[in-house]
Amino acid sequence: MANNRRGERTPAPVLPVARIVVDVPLAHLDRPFDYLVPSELDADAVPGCRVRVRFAGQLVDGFLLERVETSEYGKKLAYLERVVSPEPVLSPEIASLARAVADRYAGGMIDVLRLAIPPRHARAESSVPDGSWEPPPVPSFDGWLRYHPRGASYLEALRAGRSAHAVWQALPAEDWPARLAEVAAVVASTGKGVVIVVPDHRDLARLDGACSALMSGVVTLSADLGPAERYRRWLMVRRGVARVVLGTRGTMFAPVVSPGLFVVWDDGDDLHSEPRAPYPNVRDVLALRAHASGASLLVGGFARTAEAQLLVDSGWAHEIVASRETLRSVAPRVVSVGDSDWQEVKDPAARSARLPSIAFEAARAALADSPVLIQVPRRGYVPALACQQCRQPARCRRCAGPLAMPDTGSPYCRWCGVSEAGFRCPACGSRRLRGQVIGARRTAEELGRAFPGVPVRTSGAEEVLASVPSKPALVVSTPGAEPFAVGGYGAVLLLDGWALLGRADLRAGEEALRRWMTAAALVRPGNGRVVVIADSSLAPVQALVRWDPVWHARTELAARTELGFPPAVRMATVDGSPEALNALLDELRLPSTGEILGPVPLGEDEQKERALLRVSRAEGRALAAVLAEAQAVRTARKEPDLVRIKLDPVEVL
DNA sequence: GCAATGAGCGTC
DNA sequence: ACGCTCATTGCT
Repeated sequence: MANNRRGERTPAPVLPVARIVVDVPLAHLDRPFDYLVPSELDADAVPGCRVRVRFAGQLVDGFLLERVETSEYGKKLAYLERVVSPEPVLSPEIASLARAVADRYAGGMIDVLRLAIPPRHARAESSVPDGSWEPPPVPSFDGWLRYHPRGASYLEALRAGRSAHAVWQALPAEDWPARLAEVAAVVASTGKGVVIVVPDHRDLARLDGACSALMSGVVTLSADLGPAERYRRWLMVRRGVARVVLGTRGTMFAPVVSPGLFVVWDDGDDLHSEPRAPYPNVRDVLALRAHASGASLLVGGFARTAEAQLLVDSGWAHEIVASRETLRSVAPRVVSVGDSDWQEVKDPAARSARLPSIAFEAARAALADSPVLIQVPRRGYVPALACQQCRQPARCRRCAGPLAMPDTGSPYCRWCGVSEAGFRCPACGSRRLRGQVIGARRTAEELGRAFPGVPVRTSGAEEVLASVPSKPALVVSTPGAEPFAVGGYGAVLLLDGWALLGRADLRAGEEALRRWMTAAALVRPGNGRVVVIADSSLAPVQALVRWDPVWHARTELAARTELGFPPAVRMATVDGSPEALNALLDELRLPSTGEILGPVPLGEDEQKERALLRVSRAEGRALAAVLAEAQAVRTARKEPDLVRIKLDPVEVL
């Protein structure tokens, strides 16, 4: 019996109450609301479906979390207005993941669901085949034998269906897409699903090629597909037609059926940080998913982040690295050229290219039969202050934040705002500071003049090349845009040392090494050469020369622990108008280890300020909880100027 | 003393 | 953006 003759609705006979998460962006409404399921919607109102409900008078979208027998609400419930589609887009796994991610980042569940579930495209729902999926055969994974002993044993564990967490540093010139395809196929052969997230489209294309060669049921997801195709592929994943899902950032939420393995490649790339609220990060979300679902996790890259090091140190993940012997047999010859070595440039051609002799000679030799990669700085890095004498970054005495130089007056701390008139370098005692000068960008034209007759290609912001052929050419690229070269580059010149290392960012050293290693890994195996223009006394330079990302990650994590930086502590930034910020900070009941730094003016915009909050790792959840609570109080009061909260922000100035 | 009106608030 | 509560107003 549906409606009676006056059009009144009657509740469904069983499980008449639907718990709905409504699509309103207000923090104090971040919880389920109970509605009655009218009997005519009984069949369609399944857990995970999209619905429309009347909420405070207006019709809003929502997701049906579950059907239950009774409500705790105590007052009269409204009816569901409509079931948009009976497609159960929100799986139980993603529903609880969205809750966990929201709690972790002091955001709302609906914000996470907006990132996790693509907009509906009605036609796609009927066009996706309901086909079944056949697990592939177990592939050969001999490529992992080089990572003795943990590589093969990790793959063996996965093949046996056991769950295992690992941090993997790929050898230089490693065919990492092939290695990831093998891991994926091993897990898929056990009947489980796989999610692999890479930073950008070029990585995705290479990985797709490698995976599709080994098995069927592979699908790629990326934001640029267009709404219909995007939803169609996503539904293939949700319905279990595709079980190996590859993609960029948003794929971290892919609702793969029966997940067995989550992989993030090059986890230090800032493309892995979602720029929309609540600003989740791929590595952290996949770690949450692996933890909650009992699936395996693989964090891979040429370099290693301090966060990945923490996973190893805490015992949560094993490390997969090659022995020094194996490394020696494949590592390129890396030399560094410091500032002081520039005087030696005598060759007029090298002088015109503004290259040190070693770099010039390495390029000239390689150009006989192969392309040469030249990594140059990207424009627009913010210079920070460093010691004039030893070039240690200049840090605030109170909170160890980075110092900056205003147009007039004394240097000041970008974190807590304290002015530092009497700087003295803790390392060498010097009192002099220098702004870290960004080296002039060497243009492709200058290099072309130094090597007449050699074609010059550029890859960067305007046009990113996917690959270059295996013949002599100068390939000038900004970091992250380096084209893949079939057969490898004969030489890789890293000219952006000071720009990368001088960034006003606590991750500058780690980021420089990551970018250098990612570029240097494109070198020809065996006799390829790498030249880095940076002072050999710096830790990232030493780590590159020795090809030792593990040593650097340990050093980096130890330094950050010493200074009280993430990931040794948990931080949050809170941005907003001075009034809003002060109101929020006043009411904030911080956990016991909590500190507030600032607020300081945010950039050029004098209207906004930023405060930095710092707690111990153990109190990270508590920090997120008090911030979410404070935000809820403000939205409940209908405060007009809201504040922006970011946990583990990428850009801690 | 009490209905009529309106602002404020929660939102099932 | 609806409908509820509660305070204020104005009339008997």
